[in-house]
Amino acid sequence: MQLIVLNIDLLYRILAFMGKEITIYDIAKALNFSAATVSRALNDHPAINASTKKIIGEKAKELGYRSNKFASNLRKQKTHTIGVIVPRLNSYFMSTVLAGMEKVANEAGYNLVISQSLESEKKEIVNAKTMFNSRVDALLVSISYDTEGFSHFQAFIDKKIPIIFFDRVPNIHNCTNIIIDNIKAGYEATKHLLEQGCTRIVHATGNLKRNVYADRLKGYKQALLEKGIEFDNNLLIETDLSVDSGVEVTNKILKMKALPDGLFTANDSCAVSAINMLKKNGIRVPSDIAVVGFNNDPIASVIEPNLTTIHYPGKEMGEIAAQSIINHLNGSLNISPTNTIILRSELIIRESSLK
Amino acid sequence: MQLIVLNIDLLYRILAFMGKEITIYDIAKALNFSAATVSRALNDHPAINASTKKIIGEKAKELGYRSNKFASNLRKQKTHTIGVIVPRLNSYFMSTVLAGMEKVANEAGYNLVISQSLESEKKEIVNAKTMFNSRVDALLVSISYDTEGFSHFQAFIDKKIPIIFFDRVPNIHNCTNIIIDNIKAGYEATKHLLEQGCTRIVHATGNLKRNVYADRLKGYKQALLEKGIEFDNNLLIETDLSVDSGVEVTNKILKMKALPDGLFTANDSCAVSAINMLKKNGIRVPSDIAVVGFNNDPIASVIEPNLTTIHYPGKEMGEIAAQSIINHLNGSLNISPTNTIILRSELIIRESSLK
DNA sequence: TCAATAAATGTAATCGATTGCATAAAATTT
DNA sequence: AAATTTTATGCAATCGATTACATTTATTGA
Repeated sequence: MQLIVLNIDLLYRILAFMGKEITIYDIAKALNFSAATVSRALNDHPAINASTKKIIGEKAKELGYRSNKFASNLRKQKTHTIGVIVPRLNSYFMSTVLAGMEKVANEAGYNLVISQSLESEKKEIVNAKTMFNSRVDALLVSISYDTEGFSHFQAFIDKKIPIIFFDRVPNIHNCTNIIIDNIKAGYEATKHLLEQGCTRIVHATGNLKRNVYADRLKGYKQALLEKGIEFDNNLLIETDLSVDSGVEVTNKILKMKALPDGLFTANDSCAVSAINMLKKNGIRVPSDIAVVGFNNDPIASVIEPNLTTIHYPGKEMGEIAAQSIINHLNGSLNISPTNTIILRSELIIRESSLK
Repeated sequence: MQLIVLNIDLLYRILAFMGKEITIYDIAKALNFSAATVSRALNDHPAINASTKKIIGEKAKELGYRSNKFASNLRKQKTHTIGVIVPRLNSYFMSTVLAGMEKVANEAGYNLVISQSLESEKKEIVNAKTMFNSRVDALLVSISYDTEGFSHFQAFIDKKIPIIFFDRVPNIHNCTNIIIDNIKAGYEATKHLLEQGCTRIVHATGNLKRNVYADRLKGYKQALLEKGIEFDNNLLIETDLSVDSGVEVTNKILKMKALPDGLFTANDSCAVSAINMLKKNGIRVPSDIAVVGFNNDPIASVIEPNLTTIHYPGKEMGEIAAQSIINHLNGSLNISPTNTIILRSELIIRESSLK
């Protein structure tokens, strides 16, 4: 029988090369330490001698060790993962929010698991359940167009997993919301149109169950009231605010006995498509109809005339949402008592509304 | 001493209410089965009696059981998580790709962990390392503007963790790439401009280390060559293709001794901002300079004149990337022999190029 | 009726890191 | 030199699900 004499280091290197995962036990064995010491050393535990840490750290690198997050998570009951549920991730606004979140989370060593409800409550419920089972440490949510109930978030609340809702938020208590003041924004948009001399302002809105649209409508009504103009339900058009709905809005406007002189749309893509359709029908913007949008998408400054709109701080919203929930997880800031964080929005006046 | 007689079910419900996690052991104890049977029942193992499965399933629901993914992952060495690294997630194109990926992954029961390199190789390396340590089952990558080396992906290859690169792909072998035929697209865009009578076509491109830009340039040169026009390096402008760079491109064009009569830009946002600047400087599009962009962003059909561009199938690219890698993980389709998947792109002719 | 087979369930080891507690060794004090 | 404190390390249980293998029970066939 032939015996092979092998350096243990070399053996481990061969094993690593063969695809075997190196564990703390391998490092322990190679250096004649206990696994506990290796674990502590790699986590920079104060009880471990500095030189020991160095030796263990070097050996870990040499052997190509990588920590097994499952084992660690299983033991620590933490994932360092934040779940995000959004209606869809491919809108300018939402991708900007997500970019902000990812930046902050990444810097803090958190991973983001992102899922979309595609505007369906059913999918939102499934996604919430998946997030729950994946044991995300926290949840950031903007609710779907469809959502009626909120019981799918109850499990998180029961287990004290923090949730922050942003932009589209439910009207339940005990949750932290990050929003802009949609009433104020709607008010300012409408007031601006009124100041331009508009008296019959159409408002194209989304599902009024959602705070964002309901509040913008409130602001619209408030501005009218202040000016002594009675709210006319015929001037309210509820759509899904898609590009197609811009066409729909225009058709409705063209069918009105008296042409309105203003249009306030609850997002930019609908406003832009409406402007295009209006122009095609020989209606001049802003002189015939002044238009204000919402969101400050890049298209707003490309359409002619450039679109007056509400600047919506998406990146900041994402950053603040992520930072707040991470601070909460760290214990450096308890968000529970915080009910609502309101970010600054701003009316950006461009040509589309200047009569 | 007072004794309390308690139904075991009730006890478990109280524990669940108090925030204690229910495990398969709790279910096993409550029903007098072994944990193994419970585990098998919940996983629909064929050896378990149907009625047993039903009883266990009901009890699990009743007690509010949720599977612990860490324990399961630790044992199975699978995460059901796919890592995604992109340059930035807030561009129209990229958010569309991600939306497609998320949809497919979600339906197949996979989670997506998304991170952005923010166009920096350094961050890309860190993100790759994080993904590796998080033990993602697979990786989908579009590389950053900056990336020179590819050793940060070697660990995945060594461990046989599948990677698919999409859009911006490295020029290494043994990896599956999903791209469009950028040479052809660049060729068609340029040919179209030539057919409109252009003879001095400026090409605004990005970092030529990236396949997408290098290939579009190749196509551009090819079309010129075919028409017998010599390539003029002065007409090539390398920028970061941002909105700001549209201004830069315009300034360079204005400084040219002879005004060019065509502009082919490697993305739409740069093309749109260039058109705006050209117009501001009294240059008519398309009659003075015909313009073709790339990507078919929504702004392309809003700018006036509407922008001729290359339609880039982002959603499909995301869907195919996700589906391919999931099929590979399932074992239903081995992607290793597949070197490249090329998706159909298409020239969309609008007013900006029609002389 | 009894062996042979099939069906259903149980036993116990395993995945890898963490951590309360125990212990050994070294440094300090008395 | 003995007692005490400090520093560094080890032991062993734990987190919860999975699964190879063993065992029990039920069914079938001769």
